[in-house]
Amino acid sequence: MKYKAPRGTRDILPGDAQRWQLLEERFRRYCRLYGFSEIRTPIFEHTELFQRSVGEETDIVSKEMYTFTDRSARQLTLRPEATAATVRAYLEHNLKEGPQPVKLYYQGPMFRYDRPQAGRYRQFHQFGLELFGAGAPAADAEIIALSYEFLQSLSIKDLKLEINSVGCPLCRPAYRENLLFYLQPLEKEVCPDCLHRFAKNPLRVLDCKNEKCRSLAAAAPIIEHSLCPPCGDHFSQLLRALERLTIPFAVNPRLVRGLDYYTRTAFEFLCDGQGSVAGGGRYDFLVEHCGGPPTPGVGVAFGVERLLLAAEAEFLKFNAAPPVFIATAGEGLEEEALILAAELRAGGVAAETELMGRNLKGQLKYAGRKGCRHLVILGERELSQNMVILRDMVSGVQIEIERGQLTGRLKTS
RNA sequence: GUGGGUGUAGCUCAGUUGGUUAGAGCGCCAGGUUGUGGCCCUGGAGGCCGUGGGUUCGAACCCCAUCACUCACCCCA
Repeated sequence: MKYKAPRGTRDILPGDAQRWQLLEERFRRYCRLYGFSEIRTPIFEHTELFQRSVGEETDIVSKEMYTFTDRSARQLTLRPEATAATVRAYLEHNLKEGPQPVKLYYQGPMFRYDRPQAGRYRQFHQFGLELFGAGAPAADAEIIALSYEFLQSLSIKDLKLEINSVGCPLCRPAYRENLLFYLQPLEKEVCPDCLHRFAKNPLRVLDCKNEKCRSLAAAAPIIEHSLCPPCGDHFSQLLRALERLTIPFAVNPRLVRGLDYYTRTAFEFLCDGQGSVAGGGRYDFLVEHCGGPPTPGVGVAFGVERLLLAAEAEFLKFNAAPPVFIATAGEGLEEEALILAAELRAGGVAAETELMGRNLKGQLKYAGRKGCRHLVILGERELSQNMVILRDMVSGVQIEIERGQLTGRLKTS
């Protein structure tokens, strides 16, 4: 075989595509239920947009972007995530002039030059929500509630919600100092990765997987205790709202999200084996940072491939009704079959005809393999009396029926 | 980017201490007579054994490289 899909990409074949469609429909249903509207933004944007919004220092920007120069020397990048683009569109089209808050959802492919792994691809897909203009904890709660209900509906086993507050530009620096003060003396004891984190992002030391680091981190100061009063209030109000909505959660003081723009709320949905299937948080300075007016925001993104892995059982049952197969018994009836198929389709009944020139037996076999529930046989004998045979492929029972009544009959069965 | 595992027909896998024509099951196609599927029987197509080098009289089996998949890490959805 000569060509293969590029590393980290894959084809979604017909059998899987059905599951994707079902998942997408499910997501849209919940978005509608909460009053979110879809937005579709381009797959590539100016590189600078991601550098500014996601953050130069993040792994995504520093080593995972698919960046290219177009024929007019523009620096462009295949989107690694969609929040930046949504913010750009929000500003470009003045959505802030519409009714507030602005509640958007999106769905589509994202690109990151990562090493492929289970549920991780270079072209992967996300569903996401963004809510602009509302700074209240209720907005965070709504995003989390929608996410929770959507995920619940997929019967993902062992779904867990972890939540934390990462503070704001007022209180985070102080916490960072505290943390560094605690960590500095341990310089020689942590793993090499963590040593780098000291300089880059000390908060990351907290969720290192290394056993030694974990035990050291266990005694580290906790951010919740360092939050400024507004951040503290926001966090406790959100937790109270979740409790009243009976959404189970666990505060994880070590939860840190990788993108620079997060403020206050950070959360993640995890499940058995898959790890994180969705993550999100608040980004109260992102819009401003991108050149807009001060505008609070909160959002979430779901990893579609991971959802499909986690929800497998639920979607195995899905099976679209196959068309009615129109078989011919006798020579020169192909045209008649085409006409009958057209009649059925005009009446809203899915139908297909024989295209391989097989005999009746072969046609029956094909229809059976394809799972067709009904099969129509056009035979010379019956046709002369304007009749056709309708066969139930499950029971094997067949009847003769007047051709004109066929569409009506198939529509009701 | 780092480390480990794997790579034989469409799919799941066999393949003995390197030895000459590489196998099975499932799937696919065609038959088992004249207008009828799903079971059964028979036959057929389909592999330069991931790719490129090397060792050897000889390699699917050994060595090296490369690509891909996979698991863990980094990070993230």
